[in-house]
Amino acid sequence: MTTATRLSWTDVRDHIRAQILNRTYRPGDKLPRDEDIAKDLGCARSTVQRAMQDLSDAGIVERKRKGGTQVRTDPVTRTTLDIPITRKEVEQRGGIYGYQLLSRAIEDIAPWVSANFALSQPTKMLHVDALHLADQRPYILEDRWISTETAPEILAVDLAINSANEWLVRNKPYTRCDLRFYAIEADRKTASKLAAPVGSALLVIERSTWIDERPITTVRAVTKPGYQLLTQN
Amino acid sequence: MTTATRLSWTDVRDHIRAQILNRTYRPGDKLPRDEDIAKDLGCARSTVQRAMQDLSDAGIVERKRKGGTQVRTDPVTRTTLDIPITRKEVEQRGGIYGYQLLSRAIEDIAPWVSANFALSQPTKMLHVDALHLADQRPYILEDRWISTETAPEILAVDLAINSANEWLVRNKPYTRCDLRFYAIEADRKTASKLAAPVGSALLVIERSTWIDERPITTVRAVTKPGYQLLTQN
DNA sequence: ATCATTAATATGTAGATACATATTATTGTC
DNA sequence: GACAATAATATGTATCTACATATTAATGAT
Repeated sequence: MTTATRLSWTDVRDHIRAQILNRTYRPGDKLPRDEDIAKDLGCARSTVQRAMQDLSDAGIVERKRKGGTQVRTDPVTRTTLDIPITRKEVEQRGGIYGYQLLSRAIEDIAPWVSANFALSQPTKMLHVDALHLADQRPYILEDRWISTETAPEILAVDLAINSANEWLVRNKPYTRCDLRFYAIEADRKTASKLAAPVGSALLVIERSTWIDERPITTVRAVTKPGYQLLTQN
Repeated sequence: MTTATRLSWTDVRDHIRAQILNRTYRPGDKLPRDEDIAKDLGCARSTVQRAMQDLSDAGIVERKRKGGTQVRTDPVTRTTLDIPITRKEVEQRGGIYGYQLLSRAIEDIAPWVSANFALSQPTKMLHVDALHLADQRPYILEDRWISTETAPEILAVDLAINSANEWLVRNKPYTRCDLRFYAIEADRKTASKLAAPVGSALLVIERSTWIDERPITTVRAVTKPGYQLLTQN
């Protein structure tokens, strides 16, 4: 009657999750201590700990020292989102990637940039406007600002050939990244750059990165009409 | 000269990440084996393993048995997204939450529903149209379909009082969740329900959940104009 | 009763050891 | 040389032990 192999932490996790699914434990309920669960299932406490850690990361349970483990009362939908380099994204969909530099200048930062970086002082940054193409057609329009203080090397890069997107992601790993999604109506300028009708609804992905509290770059990526962002799973 | 406390796995992770940041190890480079790193830093292999696991989860390195650990050549922007219950979201912003059931009927599923669930057969599901309000004003319009096979209990719930959103999240934990984000132009019907101008750009959050390959619900949440979705961090 | 101090307790973390597993490298056979 | 069998190896997992840490509960002084 004993199981052939011993329990893995994923088995334990699935077992506990199943108990939550089948309402043995309901939102708000307190789970037994790790040690008791371990004894029940016949495994080590560290195995239960590993399982619980995963459930906690997934937002299914909440753990507190001394307080024990509790099924979350207000479960959230928690997912992982991967945003690849645009070139990779296009290629993965079987398209031919293209890139076009539209403008490049050192300018006083726009209000949305200082808002994203929480900067109070007016500052100059490298402002890059570029277009990513899929199969010769506009795919993503990026309005990017790069801190020349944090990433001075970018000034030596020929952005007509290498996209800032790619260079930064390869050469400037970040320690913090904020994302923001929303929809805009294409104004005349944006519409013409993206070859989209004026007024069409466009998904915007705004991303800001820091390295230890020092801003690296912030980008407003305006996607072509019909663009969808998916989680994988 | 020795450190007062011993190294924690987060220290190890930060140390290795710092080496990647300062280009000691570049994208594509192979890192030493866990054991050597452990010896170097003066900690146990399990500590290095824990750190590496985290870096691997974060998409910074790639690990392969026998193959060793490698800095990812094509780093992705990977973040965690939390989507709370709408009521919680409104309340957290200091607003007063309201809810309105617009319609409720058992109907043949719409094409986008069968697409989301990858169903080939025409099926009937519970179709619920509802409006979430913040401070008396339209906030999110949800067009939801619920499988009465997987969640028959929903038929007994008075959806005029309790939102399906809330009931499901509390009573039907899922094992799989797919998300999809895109922008739409408000058509006349949508615009009037959301009290938004016709043609305004709206962010749509589409979410489908399963319990072990059996569809639970899919929802098209159309947000009010100006809505933004953020990652926390 | 109030508040600070102390003890108890459940989770968190580190270390050591042993074995599992996947993948690469090597060896051997034809 | 081609291909299968085998060995070597780096990560993955499980267990036990010991101690750290945060938080609650109990205790004691005022």
